[in-house]
Amino acid sequence: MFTQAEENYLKAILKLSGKDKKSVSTNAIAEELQTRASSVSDMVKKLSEKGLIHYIKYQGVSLSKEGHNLAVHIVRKHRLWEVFLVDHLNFKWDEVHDIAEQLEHIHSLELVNKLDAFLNFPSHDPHGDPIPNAYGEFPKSSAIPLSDLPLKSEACVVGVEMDEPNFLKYLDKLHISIGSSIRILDVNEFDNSLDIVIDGKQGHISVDVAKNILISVL
Amino acid sequence: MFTQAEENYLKAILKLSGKDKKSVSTNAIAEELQTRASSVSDMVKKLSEKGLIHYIKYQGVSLSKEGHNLAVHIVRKHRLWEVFLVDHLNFKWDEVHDIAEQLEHIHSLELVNKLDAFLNFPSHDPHGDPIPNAYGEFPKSSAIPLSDLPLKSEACVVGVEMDEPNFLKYLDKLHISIGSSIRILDVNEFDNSLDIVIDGKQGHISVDVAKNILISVL
DNA sequence: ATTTAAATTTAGATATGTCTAAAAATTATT
DNA sequence: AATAATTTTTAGACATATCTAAATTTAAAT
Repeated sequence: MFTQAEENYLKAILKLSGKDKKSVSTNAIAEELQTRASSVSDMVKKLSEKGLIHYIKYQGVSLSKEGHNLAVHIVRKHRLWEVFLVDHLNFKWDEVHDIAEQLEHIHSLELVNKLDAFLNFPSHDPHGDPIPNAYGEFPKSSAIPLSDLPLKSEACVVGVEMDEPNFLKYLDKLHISIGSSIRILDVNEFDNSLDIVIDGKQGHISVDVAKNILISVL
Repeated sequence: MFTQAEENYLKAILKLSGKDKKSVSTNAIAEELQTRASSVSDMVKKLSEKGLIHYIKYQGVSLSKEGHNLAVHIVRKHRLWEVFLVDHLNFKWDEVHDIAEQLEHIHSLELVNKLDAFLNFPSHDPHGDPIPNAYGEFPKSSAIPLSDLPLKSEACVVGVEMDEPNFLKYLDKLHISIGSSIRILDVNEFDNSLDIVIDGKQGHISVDVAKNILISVL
């Protein structure tokens, strides 16, 4: 069994290593977990001794097979709980992150799988993030950031890249939610901001917002 | 915010102080939490400094108003989660204790109250234990141990005094569950064991079992 | 009322996870 | 290639929560 601290490190490393599973630096982990590089050094040594990560001094870390599986399992739990909180307890999508952050550390394989079944094996969480199945396999997706959508193409919002409540509440205000139809009318060269159409109504957003909205081209 | 260790101590003290809120000894807490008296001494000092308990050296402890409220809140969470696990995730009543033991430490008042509403404000958990409401009030009950039921009187099983899986599975085997109708045919003077009738069928149990079955006389 | 036994507390140690400050290694710059 | 800047690691400290062993207090027994 692993501690919450250990699990949080594994999750951070999984997130930072990205799809190409690149090696992650001590500083990046410290930034992600809002802690000090020296603390990361200590923990990374421990995780390495436990065989959860590959670690060569001064060269960054990457997840071992076991560490990867564990990290994916924690992500699975986090996202399943988010679905429960939004779909069954009527939380808003900007309210569930901190609670799921706690629930993801509950240890019981049976609980996770029964929860998964209760929720009807959802493929995505309330933010559009893919939920790995019991075998750790992610549903594949062709989602791209809205900022990469060609002008005039019709697309559908399928997720967000950021869970910060302020960002999510801003999207609510713009009436952008998962499932919204979206189209880029124009890109303003001055600040790269976008004139868009969401579900038929016109709007305007910054590139930073567009980068954090995931869409699927129709 | 309090640590899991602190919360576990408060819960243990609440349980041990009973209805008459009697003072609890260091040793009793150590026994309940499967730890050492010296560890209890340390923790009790800390809880006292935080104002959660009243503590005079060598004289045992009792919960303060705040400590009592907190302990009751943890019990509330524990029992609500047990209802969720049994009623919605199809766990058996002997499987939920350890998971609820973890879930009770999730911090979110909103979560507890939304869960309560989702479950339809249950008054008792799967073991028949009363669930305090959002104000910390327990539903009152007239339950007594089966061992106190007069001969021949008809009664209804409303709960158990023990959560140990082995005990609960034994009750399953005897087809004794909450809601069963029960009657004592005879008490055997030799070992105080009981000849009983459960839902019409005859059976035989020890006093120790009878002491841990709660019934309500019809 | 002593003595004995039991319960409780203190002292000192250990493990986890964090921190600051300093040292060491790596990377970037001139 | 040598120096500067950055990153990373180590050393030493601290807080939490636990332990063993010894000391102290209370309760029980003679």
